[in-house]
Amino acid sequence: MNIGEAAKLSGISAKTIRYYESIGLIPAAGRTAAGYRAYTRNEVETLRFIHRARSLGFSVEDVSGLLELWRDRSRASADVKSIALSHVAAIERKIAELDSIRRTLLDLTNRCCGDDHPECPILDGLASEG
Amino acid sequence: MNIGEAAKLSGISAKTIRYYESIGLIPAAGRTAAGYRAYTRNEVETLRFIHRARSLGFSVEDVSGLLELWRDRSRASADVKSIALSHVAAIERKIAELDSIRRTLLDLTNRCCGDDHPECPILDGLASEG
DNA sequence: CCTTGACCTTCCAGTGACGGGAAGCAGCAC
DNA sequence: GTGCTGCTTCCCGTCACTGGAAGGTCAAGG
Repeated sequence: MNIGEAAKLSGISAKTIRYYESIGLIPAAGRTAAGYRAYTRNEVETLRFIHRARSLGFSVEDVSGLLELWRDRSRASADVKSIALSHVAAIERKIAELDSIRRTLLDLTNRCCGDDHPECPILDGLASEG
Repeated sequence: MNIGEAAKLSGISAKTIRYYESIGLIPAAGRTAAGYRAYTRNEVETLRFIHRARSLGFSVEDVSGLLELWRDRSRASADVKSIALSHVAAIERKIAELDSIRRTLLDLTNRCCGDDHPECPILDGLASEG
């Protein structure tokens, strides 16, 4: 099938599929006589795998490692779990950071009455704290 | 003072200060006879304001708006509060998204025993779900 | 056969918010 | 004068794409 259909079925845009090929995340697709890229069902499955991994926040480099493990029939599941758990840890750090920012901002906004007067504890806080 | 000291006092690197000047976030600094940028205490205060706003996750464009409000003695605090609250909402959306990803990953990792065998529910999940 | 429109190709440039590093002055201690 | 540090401009690289230009291909309709 053409790249457009592969894109539709995998959830990855045609542009991005070409990009993944260009950086070597996926091998170069076969071509028709006219030079169009041709995709098999197997290749679309790989693209779907990539799409799911990316939507779970794995970097393209992580995905590259996961793809290798996926294709390696003799991989140890511990290797996969280790990648996944360290990703979970990174996500948890990010959540904690965002939550801390959120609490600081809510503290500032709660102190700001938000009317048409110029006094604003939010700006004052940005100007003097930290 | 020179850009190096302004950087130290504000917490923004000299590189980034020049960048902020180049994109117009801050006005061009004065220059010494030799062409060195010269900063006043006031300008360093502005840089500190920017540093705090950026570390609370406001985009440079947001900061530009906040700076305008900060300098505008007749601003309404409601305008500031509105920017801050919409930023809080964006943060909360991001946290929810990360938490959903985190739960999905933990579900997958909990099902993976993580030993030296190849069976891996994480890879299977990436291959077939979603 | 010709046109239209959708689809495909490559290549170049831009995004946000900087950081690295080169090449070349400025300023100060010794 | 000789180091050393700090300043200047300039351009490239990051990450993961996205947009657009210029042009070739394919199937349907007239």
